[in-house]
Amino acid sequence: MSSEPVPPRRATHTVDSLLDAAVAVFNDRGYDGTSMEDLARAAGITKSSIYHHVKGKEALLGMALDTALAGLFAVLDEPASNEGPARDRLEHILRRSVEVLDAELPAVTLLLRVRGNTPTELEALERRREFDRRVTDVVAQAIAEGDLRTDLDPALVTRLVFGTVNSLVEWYRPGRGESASDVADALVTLAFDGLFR
Amino acid sequence: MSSEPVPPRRATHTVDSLLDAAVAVFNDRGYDGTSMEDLARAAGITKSSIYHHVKGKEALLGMALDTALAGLFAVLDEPASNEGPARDRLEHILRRSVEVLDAELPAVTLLLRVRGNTPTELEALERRREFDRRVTDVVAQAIAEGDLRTDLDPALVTRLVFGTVNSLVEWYRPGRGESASDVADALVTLAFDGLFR
DNA sequence: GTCTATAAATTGATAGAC
DNA sequence: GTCTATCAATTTATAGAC
Repeated sequence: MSSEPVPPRRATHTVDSLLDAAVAVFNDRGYDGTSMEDLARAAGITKSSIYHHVKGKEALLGMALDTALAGLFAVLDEPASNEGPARDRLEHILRRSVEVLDAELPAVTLLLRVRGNTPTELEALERRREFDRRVTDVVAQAIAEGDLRTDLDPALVTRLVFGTVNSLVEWYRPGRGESASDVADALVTLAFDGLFR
Repeated sequence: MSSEPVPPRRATHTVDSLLDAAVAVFNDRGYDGTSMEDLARAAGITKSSIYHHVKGKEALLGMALDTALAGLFAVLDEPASNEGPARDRLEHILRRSVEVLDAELPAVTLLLRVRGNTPTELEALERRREFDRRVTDVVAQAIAEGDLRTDLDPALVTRLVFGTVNSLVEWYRPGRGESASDVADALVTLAFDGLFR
């Protein structure tokens, strides 16, 4: 048997496990409201240990934003986002966006709260705008194909509908209350059919 | 004629004018991302001059959050929010909420981004929840009165619809693009009738 | 009502031992 | 991979002159 006493265990981390811990704190306190000391405490290690894994706080933010953006852009590259009636493509993009939000909630939440104070944030904001443009194109096509009401502006519709999707991060929690597909159903029903019965 | 040379003008402030400048910076850089030095620069005075007007940064935040919350709760106290069919009351609350958002955009934006790091923020979050509860009651009544589809949960509907309203702060700018009433029309149409024609 | 000067605490980051 | 020790810069806040 081992005669060594168990050393006073400190947490040990990989870049990924550290990132998970960091993103959770970022979302709890806000990115700017989080100090390296906050991150160290949450990770169970010291500040200097964090620098062994990453360059600094902004690098952690950048990795999380990349995860979120990659998930969202992957949706736009799926066949169902590019084939068939634009109305169906829009519904697909909506449902899959909710799924990405569900699967990558911490990263997506962070993405949606970015203010643009640093180069990392500015780049993320630009990629978000690109996502919006591509969705707006689909909405415009759906209107052109005669499947959506014509009295609404495509850009405005996109902003309102994705405003609804994005607002999910304020209250939706995986495994608590409604499932992601319940939420997606309600959202799609509301968007296409409205509240009237 | 005056023989006095024009003195090197520093900006002079009242609490209100300082608050306006501060809220603008808070929204640009985020509350936590804003230092007293940032506020001083934006106001055209020094840090220490700010302390002549207010206790500190958090006091400025508190005043702005009060403005936003007062505007929203005032809507709930209006006669049209309390008389007639719940469906009409809901539409009134929706339209007036957009108007409050338009009239007090900087303060409302700040309110919607609060994270809960300080007592001031926690109190604001609690008052927001109270607002949500009161709106949810109206939605539930509208469903009970048979004016809205019954296959959606009132709390979920409230979250989705007010998620849409709240998302306006991310892009709506008074005097640029659509007017507030254009936006309110589109939002109400979308919420009640959906995208289908 | 604003300023300069300064204090006290916090923050992001690095060096180097184990 | 984590630690202690340390630093330079920033940040909130106060004292007191004009």
